[in-house]
Amino acid sequence: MPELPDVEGFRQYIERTSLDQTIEQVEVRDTYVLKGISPKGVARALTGRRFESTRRHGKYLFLRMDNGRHFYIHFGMTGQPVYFKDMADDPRFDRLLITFTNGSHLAYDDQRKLGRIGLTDDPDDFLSEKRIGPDALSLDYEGFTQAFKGHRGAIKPALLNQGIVAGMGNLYADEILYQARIHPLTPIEKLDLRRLFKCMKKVLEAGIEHTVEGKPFPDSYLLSQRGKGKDCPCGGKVESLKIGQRTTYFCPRCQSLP
DNA sequence: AGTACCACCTGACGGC
DNA sequence: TGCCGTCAGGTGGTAC
Repeated sequence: MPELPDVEGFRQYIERTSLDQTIEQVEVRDTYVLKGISPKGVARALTGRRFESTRRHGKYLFLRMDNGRHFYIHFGMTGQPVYFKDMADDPRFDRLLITFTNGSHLAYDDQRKLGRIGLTDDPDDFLSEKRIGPDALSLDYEGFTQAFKGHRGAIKPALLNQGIVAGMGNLYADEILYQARIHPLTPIEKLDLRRLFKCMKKVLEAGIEHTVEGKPFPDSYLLSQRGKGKDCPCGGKVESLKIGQRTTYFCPRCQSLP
């Protein structure tokens, strides 16, 4: 699930529920999700602290603690935060459980365990070490064109490359290309970056309104028609291709190669 | 730099 | 009902 709009939803959710409460206890239910730190290390780092602010960059979420250090989460394919008061609501795939002094809990729920949790002193250093590119939403057109400089090849895998622009995943990348009427195999140097940029913003913002406010996607979106052989609003049929190991859906009639 | 392939992990689904 | 392959909106490492 988690692409930029989903992670932005998680950020706002944690912001609403979990800031400024003292952490009483941390239980690591599955060590597998920890990155570069032991269960005891996480417990030691978080216990007694409070989360005082949040920051999202691409698909990464950073929670700043009152001592200036940051707890970060990457949600993988199936991760999500779950805030609750009654342990009966503890989610099924709870991998790490934070308990606040007021008795409420924040769990990291992740069925497939492909997500990662860790600590960092400086998110900017962390992101540059990981070679993560600029965040898709805080980018202007200048930065967007700059980010693609020096890159060749098909646009679809480039959109998924977090080192170029951070935040897009398989689903939204397809939607963005569909909205921009760009074929997923279009070479970067041949495409209309302006149109792509506008659609990227439009689709990601619609995604946030969808995840945060539950607003449905417009009928003109492919998202609701995802699946080979489904109808495109243009009357054509949706096709699929494997591009960069990922299934790509598009409408050959709307999205032709230049 | 790009691409192809493999791996990590778990569950759902379709076919036999 | 059970087994098996395939698929899933993520990333990382390898080799070419």
